Amino acid sequence: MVIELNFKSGKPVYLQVVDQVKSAVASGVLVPGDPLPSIRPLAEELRVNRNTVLKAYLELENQNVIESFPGKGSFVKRSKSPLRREARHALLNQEIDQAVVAAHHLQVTRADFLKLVNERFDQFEQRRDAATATKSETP
Amino acid sequence: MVIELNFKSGKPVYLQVVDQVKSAVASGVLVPGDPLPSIRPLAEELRVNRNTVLKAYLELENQNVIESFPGKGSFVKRSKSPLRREARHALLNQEIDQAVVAAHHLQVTRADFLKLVNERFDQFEQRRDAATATKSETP
Amino acid sequence: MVIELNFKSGKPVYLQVVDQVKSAVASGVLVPGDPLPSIRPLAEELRVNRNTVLKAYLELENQNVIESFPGKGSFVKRSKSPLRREARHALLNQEIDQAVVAAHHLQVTRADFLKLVNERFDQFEQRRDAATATKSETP
Amino acid sequence: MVIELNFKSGKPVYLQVVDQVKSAVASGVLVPGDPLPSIRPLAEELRVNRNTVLKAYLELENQNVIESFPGKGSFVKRSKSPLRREARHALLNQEIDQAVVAAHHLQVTRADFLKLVNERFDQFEQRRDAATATKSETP
DNA sequence: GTGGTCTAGACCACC
DNA sequence: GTGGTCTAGACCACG
Repeated sequence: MVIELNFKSGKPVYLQVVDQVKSAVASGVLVPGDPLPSIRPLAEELRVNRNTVLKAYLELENQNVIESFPGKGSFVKRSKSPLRREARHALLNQEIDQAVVAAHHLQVTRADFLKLVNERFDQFEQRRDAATATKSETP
Repeated sequence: MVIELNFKSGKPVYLQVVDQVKSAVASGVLVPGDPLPSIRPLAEELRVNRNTVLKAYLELENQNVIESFPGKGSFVKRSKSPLRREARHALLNQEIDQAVVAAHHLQVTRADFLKLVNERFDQFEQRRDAATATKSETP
Repeated sequence: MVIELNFKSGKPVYLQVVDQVKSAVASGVLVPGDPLPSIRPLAEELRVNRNTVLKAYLELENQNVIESFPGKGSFVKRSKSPLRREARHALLNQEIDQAVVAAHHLQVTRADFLKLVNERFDQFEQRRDAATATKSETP
Repeated sequence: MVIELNFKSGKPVYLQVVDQVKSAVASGVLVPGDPLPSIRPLAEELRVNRNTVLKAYLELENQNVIESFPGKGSFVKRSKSPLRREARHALLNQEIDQAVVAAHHLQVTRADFLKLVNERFDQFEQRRDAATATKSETP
C-alpha cells in the first residue's frame, strides 16, 4: 500500500488518503480482511499529523470501506466486487487528462511526456522494492 | 465554454474553474485572443461569489494562461511558458505522479497506462483540430 | 522585520508588504529558513485586514520568495528562480525602465545614474554582510 | 516630455502620469509657462482613455503644479525652485533600490544589471530622438 | 495556534 | 460595463 501525497494540490490531505485507499479497494489491491497500516507509522511515513490520518480512517469507516477495532487495527470490509477493467481505466483517465492538459500548458511534447512517465514508473517501482526489502529484513 | 462545479469534491472551487479553463485552452475550445466570460456574470451563473471567480482568473493570469485588462475584460493569452525546462518538467512530474499512483492502486500496468496516455493525446489533438475547423467556418 | 505602510500612496497595501519583504530578503535581514510574522498578528499590527496580508503572502509564494505550511507558518525560501534567463531579464527591465524614466525627468545623466546604481549595490552588500555577521554571533 | 507607463505595477495609471510630470517639474525639465501635451494626443500616445489623462491633469491642477485654460491648454505654473542635485538623487534612489531588490530575487548579477541599464538608456535615447525627428518633420 | 477558502458588500480605476 | 483592492466575518484543514 503505497500512498503518495501532494501538498500543493489544494486537495485536503485526508481526502487524498481516502481516495487512494478507495482506489486500491476498487481494483482489488486491497481485499476484504486486509489490514491497513496503523495510524502512527503511516502518519510518520507520510510526514503528517496523526490526527490527519485518523480523520481519513474515520471517513473511510463512515463510507463503509473499512472497519476499525480499537487495539487491533483497521481492516478492509466486505465490499462490492472490484471494478471491471474498463471502469478502472475510466477512473484513471481523469488523472491522465489532468496531466495531459498540464503538459500542453507547459509546452511538453508527447514524446517527452512518455519519457517522463517511464521515469516516474521506474522510480516508483524502485521505491516500492526498497520498501519491501526493508520490511523483509525486519519482519 | 461550459464550467461545471462539484461542491462536494473537497477541491477548492476556484481551482476547479482554473483547471477547466486550462483544459478548454488545451483542447482548443478557447484559442489565444478569445474573451473569457466576465467575472460578475460568470459568478452569478455558477452561483458563487464574485471574489471566487476573480481568484481563479488571477491564478490563471499568474500561470500565464490569460491576460486581464481593467475596463476591458479577460482574454486567452498566446502562452509561452517563461519557466525553465527543468522547472516545467518538475511541475509536470507532480501531475504524472498522481496518475501513476492512481494506476498502481487501480492495478493498471505500465503498458496499459502508456496506451491510455496515447489515446488521450490523440483525442485532445482531434478535438483541437475540430475546434479550429469550426472556428474557421464561422469567422 | 519592520513593515511600514503608506495608505495615501495609491500603491496597493498588499504590494507594499510584498515589496518590503522582498527587500528584507535581498538585504539579508531575512535569510532562507527564517519565519515570517504570522498572518493574523501582522494584520493586527498593520491595522489591516487579515485577507490583505494573506494576499501579500500568497503573492510572495507565487514569486518563490517564501513558502507557507498550513498549521506551521510561513518561511523564507531558498530562492532559485525557475524562470528562463530572458524572462528574468524582461521582468527586471520593467523595473529598470521605471528608474530610467525617473532619471530623465529628474535630469540625472547616465553616468550619474550608473554611479548611483553602484552605490546602492555596495550598500546592499554591506548590509547583507552585516546581517549575516550579526546572525552568526547569536545563533 | 516622455512618459512611460507600467500597466502591471498596480499603481493607478493617472498617478503614474502625475508623478512623472511632478518629477519633470522638480528637476527643471519643465519650467513655468511650458505647455503640457494636450489631452487627446497624449491619451492616444499612451494608449489610454482620455478620461484617465484628464484625471491626471485635474490632480496636477489641484496640487498647484499646472494651470489649465479651456481651449488653450495646460501650462506649468510658477513653482518653488527646482530641487538640488542631492534631492533629485535621493528621489531617484528610491526607484533604483526597487530595481536592485528585483535583481537580487531574479538572480541577476551587478555586471548584468549594469549592462541592462545601458541597453535601456540606449533604447530610450533612440526612441526620444525618433520622436523629435518626427515632430521636426511636421511642425 | 497556523494558513487557506468563501461570502457579502463597499469602493476604486478604467473604458 | 470591466477588472481589482479591501473589509468583516464564517468555516475548514492541519499541528
